[in-house]
Amino acid sequence: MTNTVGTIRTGGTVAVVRGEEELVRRTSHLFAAATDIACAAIDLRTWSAARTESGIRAALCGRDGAEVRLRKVYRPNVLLDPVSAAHLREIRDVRGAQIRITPDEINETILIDRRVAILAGDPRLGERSFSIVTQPEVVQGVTSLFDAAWRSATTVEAYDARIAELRDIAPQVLDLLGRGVKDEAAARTLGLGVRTYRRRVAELMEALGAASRFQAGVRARELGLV
Amino acid sequence: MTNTVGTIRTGGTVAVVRGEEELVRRTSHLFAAATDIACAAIDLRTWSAARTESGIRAALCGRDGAEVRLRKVYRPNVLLDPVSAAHLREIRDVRGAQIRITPDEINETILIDRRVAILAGDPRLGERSFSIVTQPEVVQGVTSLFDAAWRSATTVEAYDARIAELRDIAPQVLDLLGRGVKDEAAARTLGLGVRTYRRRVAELMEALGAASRFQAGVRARELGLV
DNA sequence: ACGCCGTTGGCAGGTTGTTGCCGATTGCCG
DNA sequence: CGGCAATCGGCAACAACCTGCCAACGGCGT
Repeated sequence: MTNTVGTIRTGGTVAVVRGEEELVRRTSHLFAAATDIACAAIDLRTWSAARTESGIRAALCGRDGAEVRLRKVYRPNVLLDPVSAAHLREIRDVRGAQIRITPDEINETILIDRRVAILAGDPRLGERSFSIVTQPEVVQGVTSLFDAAWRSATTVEAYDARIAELRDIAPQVLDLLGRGVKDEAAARTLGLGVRTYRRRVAELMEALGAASRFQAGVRARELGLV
Repeated sequence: MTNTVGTIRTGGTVAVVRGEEELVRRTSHLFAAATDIACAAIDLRTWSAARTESGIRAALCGRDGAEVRLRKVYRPNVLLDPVSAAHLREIRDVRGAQIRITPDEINETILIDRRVAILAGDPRLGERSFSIVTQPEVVQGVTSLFDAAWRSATTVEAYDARIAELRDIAPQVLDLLGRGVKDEAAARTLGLGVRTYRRRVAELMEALGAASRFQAGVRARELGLV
């Protein structure tokens, strides 16, 4: 079978676990001892569901928040979902996490004290695989990539301000787009110029990290915005 | 409160019920006695879930299938979902239903013996409202509209044949579209000409009943095809 | 009032997507 | 082999979409 937690600690190897539950069992002690956690996620379901319910949250909350450096990078779409946005604010305010937003496609990643990297594998239904890496070279490489992404990302405050009023009309724009209404008609419906309407759509697509309208439709539906 | 079933029978009125469960309670006896049922639905969840599980299925199955004329109109997207397609075949083969496909936007409707019309209201979360109409003029109007839609719709066999090989490459096209890949690159990836690739997209959009790629993205996601 | 700043929306020019047309290719009969 | 039907894919015209530019408009602080 795959390596045990003990092997991970002593050797510099890679262990693959299947399922978040298993991941939590294997790594909760790492989180408990961590002073520097960096995390990249495309949404909140992936990491938070399993972890906050389990021992990790307790481990983190049991200590002084100032001791641990928490950095989190999300995709812009989390700001469109009210629930996600609220959760974001919570972990920022309560646990002192630093949160940034990046438009780049990033794989889901956790770095612990720059010594352990956890990388999420393919999103197979139900059973997702995670690679727990302690090999120094690999962790170093992942860390440098994460740091680069971190630097290029903007703080959530700046990003949030930038799309603040977008959120107001986003539902209407999404509704029109979802009904297949042409830009011309949609702009008239909203009492906007076509240019401004398209600006909205462009901002929306950027917020969704979509390169095409089809992709935007998929992402919007994923978030339940349509 | 709203009218009772008794009122529906004697007077020619409109009763509004909330929730499919309530609808079944009120109308199962109508289905039991029906010899001509016409049904329009955009997907299979809406009518089948509540009814097949309940008394209506029993009522229909308890009688000779030849006695009742079953006509059903669906949107094209049911053919893309394997589960829906299978269910479609079942009600056609087992219950002798005539099934047609229309690309038009149709409201969910049931007509019983051309005397009772059931129209689905807004898809409010969980509690959906249904109007049960027996007023002859209204039922007559709805019937004529349904008949028109029925005539203009194509048989499921013809439609199925038409998009048979589309289903083979649909997943790949959907994947490329969902990743925001440009037509040029997508066509190269599939080893197709750009014209042919776009033809695929057009067929796909028609199958999804989408007027824009955004809408197609939404629909595709709704069906879990991406 | 005046300048400053952000938003707006027209315009223009570019890219991408949509569709009809038609000849080339392929496979399948008679 | 010749014909037939279906598909493919280039071409072209058009519609839709995307974006930089800039003038116009409306607050807002001084």
